[in-house]
Amino acid sequence: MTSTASRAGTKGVPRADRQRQVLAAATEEFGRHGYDATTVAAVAARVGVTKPLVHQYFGSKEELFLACLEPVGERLLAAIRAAMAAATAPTAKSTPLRVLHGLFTELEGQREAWFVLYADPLPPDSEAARRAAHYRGAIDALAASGTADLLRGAGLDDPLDADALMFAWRGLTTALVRWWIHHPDQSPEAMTERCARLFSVGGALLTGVADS
Amino acid sequence: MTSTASRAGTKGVPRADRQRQVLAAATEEFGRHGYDATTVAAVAARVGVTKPLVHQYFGSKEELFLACLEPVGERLLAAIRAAMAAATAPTAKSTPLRVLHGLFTELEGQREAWFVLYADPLPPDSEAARRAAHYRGAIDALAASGTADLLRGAGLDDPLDADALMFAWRGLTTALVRWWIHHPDQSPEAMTERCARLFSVGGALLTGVADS
DNA sequence: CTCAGATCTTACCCTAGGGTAATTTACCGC
DNA sequence: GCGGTAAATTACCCTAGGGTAAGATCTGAG
Repeated sequence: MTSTASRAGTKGVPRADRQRQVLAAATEEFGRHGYDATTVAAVAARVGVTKPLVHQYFGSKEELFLACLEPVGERLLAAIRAAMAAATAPTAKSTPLRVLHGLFTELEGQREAWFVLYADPLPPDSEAARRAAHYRGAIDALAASGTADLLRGAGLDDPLDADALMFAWRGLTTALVRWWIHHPDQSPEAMTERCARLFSVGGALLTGVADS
Repeated sequence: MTSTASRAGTKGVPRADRQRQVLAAATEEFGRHGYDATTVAAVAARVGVTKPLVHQYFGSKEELFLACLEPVGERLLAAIRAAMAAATAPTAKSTPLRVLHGLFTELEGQREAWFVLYADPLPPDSEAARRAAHYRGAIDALAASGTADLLRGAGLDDPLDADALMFAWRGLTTALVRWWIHHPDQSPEAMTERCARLFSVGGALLTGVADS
């Protein structure tokens, strides 16, 4: 920005700091554009640095992606677990809303991070693909436990129904996060409230007229 | 397949036929892997042909994509319009379910086509990006008219709510199509019935416990 | 002041993939 | 049989982008 093309040599930024900067930039780029469309040079440019430095600090593009994925996966997984574990607590909110609130809170400051988990297509048979599948699977498993309970309670026991409902829930969540990214001014709390409003209306829509 | 590497020269397949084959293959590839990750050579190989032929018949990769996008966009748009126009008819199904049924029916035989519309990221400032945005916008407008009505009926008039609900509906639809692709044996009718089941359960979930 | 080590860049290599030119083969009407 | 045309291929060019090697600049300790 300030200097168009700085000469070689150190800029006084310690390695750990630079790594944090690069990681943040890469997470945003991967989340926004996906794996393929993200270039290492673009990530580097974002923090005012050039490509080789990124490689020196993180290795290959895939390793850089993994370095982004790992913390994001852990944090989101933990947030969802916490929200679901609080099920019996004397909370006013339903489990789905608690989960969403947990996600919004955890994602605030780096909303694109959600899409790092779903940054398709990843190089096939790669460690990146395996780790991403791992985190997606773990999150899906949590969601599936919720949907399965729900369906059983309603007298449905088709496992395909449970699986489809899980897909639907994930799609809904993803869509809400995407909308949120388009509206940066919205706080996590405002989002949660909006979701509560929409749920009650949308639920009525779906329930009311679904029969036969 | 039969001949590992056929010599040059015609194979007796007329241009129009080959074009249909290539178009079908390309639609599937673009839908499955997205624009970037789809290679012209892979599309060509799928119909037992080589890259230059595809370029001769369709021009650039972007033009090939457009040739896929255009009919898909028109067909899906028409299907949704038809489903929404039938609103006042003496049908048992609700509008959302009718729309889904229309989509499933239209997509049967080429389910990945839905994702051609959302094959991000497209080359920026390209005709492809403009046309895709056009169809997405048209579909969103239809959805938005539905959600806006719905919210007004419920006493909510925040335009942001309507927009978010539209996002949610699109995400839901996309997720259901994705699940369907994972389960090729499911007929469009079976899908519609499944959605009806899930809607009544899911709706109850969302409505019941959303308050404050 | 000088040397050592950390930071950062320039210059380069290599492959994948979009795109084109020229050529080869098959078919069809005469 | 014999052009002429349509259908395909082989062989090539070119760029974008991942990745590396080597050198340049700064900073801090002694």
